[in-house]
Amino acid sequence: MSLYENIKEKIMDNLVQAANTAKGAGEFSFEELPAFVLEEPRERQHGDLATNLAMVLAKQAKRSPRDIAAILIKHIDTTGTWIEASEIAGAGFINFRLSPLWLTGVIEEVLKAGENYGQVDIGKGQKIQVEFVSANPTGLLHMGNARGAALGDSLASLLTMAGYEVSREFYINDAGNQIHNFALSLEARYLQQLGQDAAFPEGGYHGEDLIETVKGLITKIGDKYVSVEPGLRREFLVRYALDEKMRNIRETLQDFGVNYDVWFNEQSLHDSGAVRSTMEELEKKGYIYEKEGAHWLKSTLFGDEKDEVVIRSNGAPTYFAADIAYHRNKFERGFNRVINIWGADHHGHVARMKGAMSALGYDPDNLQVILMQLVRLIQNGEVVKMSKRSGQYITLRELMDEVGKDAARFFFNLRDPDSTVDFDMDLARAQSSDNPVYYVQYAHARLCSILRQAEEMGDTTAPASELELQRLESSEERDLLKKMADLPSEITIAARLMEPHRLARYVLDLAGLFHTFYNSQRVLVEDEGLRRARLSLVRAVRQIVSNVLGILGVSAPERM
RNA sequence: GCGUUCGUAGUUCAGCUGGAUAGAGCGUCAGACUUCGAAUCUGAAUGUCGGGGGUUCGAAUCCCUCCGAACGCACCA
Repeated sequence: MSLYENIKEKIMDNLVQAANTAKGAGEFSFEELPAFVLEEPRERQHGDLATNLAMVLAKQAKRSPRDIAAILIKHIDTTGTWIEASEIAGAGFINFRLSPLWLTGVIEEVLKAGENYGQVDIGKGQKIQVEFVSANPTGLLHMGNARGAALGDSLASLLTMAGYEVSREFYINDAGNQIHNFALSLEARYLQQLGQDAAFPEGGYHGEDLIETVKGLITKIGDKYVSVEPGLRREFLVRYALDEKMRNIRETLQDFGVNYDVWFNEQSLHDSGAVRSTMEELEKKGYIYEKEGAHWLKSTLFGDEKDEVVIRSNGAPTYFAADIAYHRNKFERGFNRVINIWGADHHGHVARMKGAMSALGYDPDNLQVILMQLVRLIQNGEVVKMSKRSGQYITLRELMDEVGKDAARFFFNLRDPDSTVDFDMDLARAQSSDNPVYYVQYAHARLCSILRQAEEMGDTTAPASELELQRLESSEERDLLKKMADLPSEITIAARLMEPHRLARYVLDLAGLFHTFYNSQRVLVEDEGLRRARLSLVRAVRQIVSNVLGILGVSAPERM
């Protein structure tokens, strides 16, 4: 537990103690201590920490919050808490002012922990899987996938920082109807490129990339497959194209800073019989019935709006059936929690997937789905409908080429997944130098620059002493130190809420506080002790900026 | 029609389990480089938190209702 978290916990404990003491002394009574908070007030004048304990006790104690506050203050043991002053304010808040001396400990804490600063252990080594992107291998990655990739990867890093054992996974939909469609589209393109008369299938994939794939293939094998039996021809084309598409997807994601632990094939679930055995399991439990020749899952028993088909009347399993088998497989692999990142257009799928897990005897709460609102593409001030089938979309590759990996990842992680993002490529291109990511990266480069110059001046890297660190007493320095002390709590909250965007906000704030400090105080001053103290501060800030950018998958440049 | 998510400054967006006077970036206006990086900083202006009702000592946050938007409601995935 971090220094700051320790202090807060100690004060919380002492507050509980104080309430119990008062109760014992008969000064007021309560059955059970209600939940209360100890937090940093927004207004600086309200001190460093404030609690609402007196207010939440008021009802049970049948006394006014301010009276209760006065009694509590009387009983609070402040030893070891750094509390310097306590006062009653407003409706009955108790505000604490801490001695600023505790802050200097933060620097030592950061420098000691290094790249591990910010690590907390709410995960306690639990195994979590984060499945994200899982784009259909029938085309290139687009903006929506980019958002999913930025969110999923950063969430995985965040959870790792919070003490979970995390596995990143990509589910490859390489089976089913869409693959059949894909095959027909490829076949048509192949024949067309060779001058044959071939009709493009209804609902086929119109993307230009498909034509490129076929052209590439033709330079290798020519018209060899024109005269081959269609079934074999399609199988060959699909295998070739899927292989190429998946290689492209892997490389693109890797360039976007995303590295998966597992690439999972849907086809393997069919091959291994997992889909069939899962359906049999559900049938044995009585959750499957037949109607109009198809097999249905009674998902309404688990809160779904309607029952769902799992086996079509033609005997083929639906995508849903395979997905149930897939999620069962995840739990069988021993994950305590499984997180999926889905586009908001899949929200109808959530209830039935959780329902299916309940039916199989798993706790549906261990399957958590983060729904990400869609990314809308704006062109010439109008919304452009993106779709793989229409072939009209901006690819992740184009996005990286135009605005860069760092700007793109920061852009997406600055937003709550629940908010719809309008993305205007022209605007993004024009404003890319205004992207907030550069504000943070600039802070990092500036921090590095100071350290470089200190080194050139022959400044030793000797750490500042406790006494020297206590000379960091300007309000700019203290604000900065407090923010630095806050990182472990931020990680805890962000991990609990599964919201990496909180860290993007955090590091923006931190960078801002640093820039303010930089403009008001000089680091490389004559006074050796003070210089050592400020250099230690600079080193610590640099470490934190680097750590947080790391979680967000954004690089921390030493110069720019 | 039913369901999910959303509606906060001119604009793009933050705002954990309800807390005190709702915050940033961009834009606008006024300032700061012979000194560690001006991709920076300082200051100013800007709001019926979509409307209405309710719960509460206290609501942008929870509940109801209305309005508006996006997305779902296939033997597609």
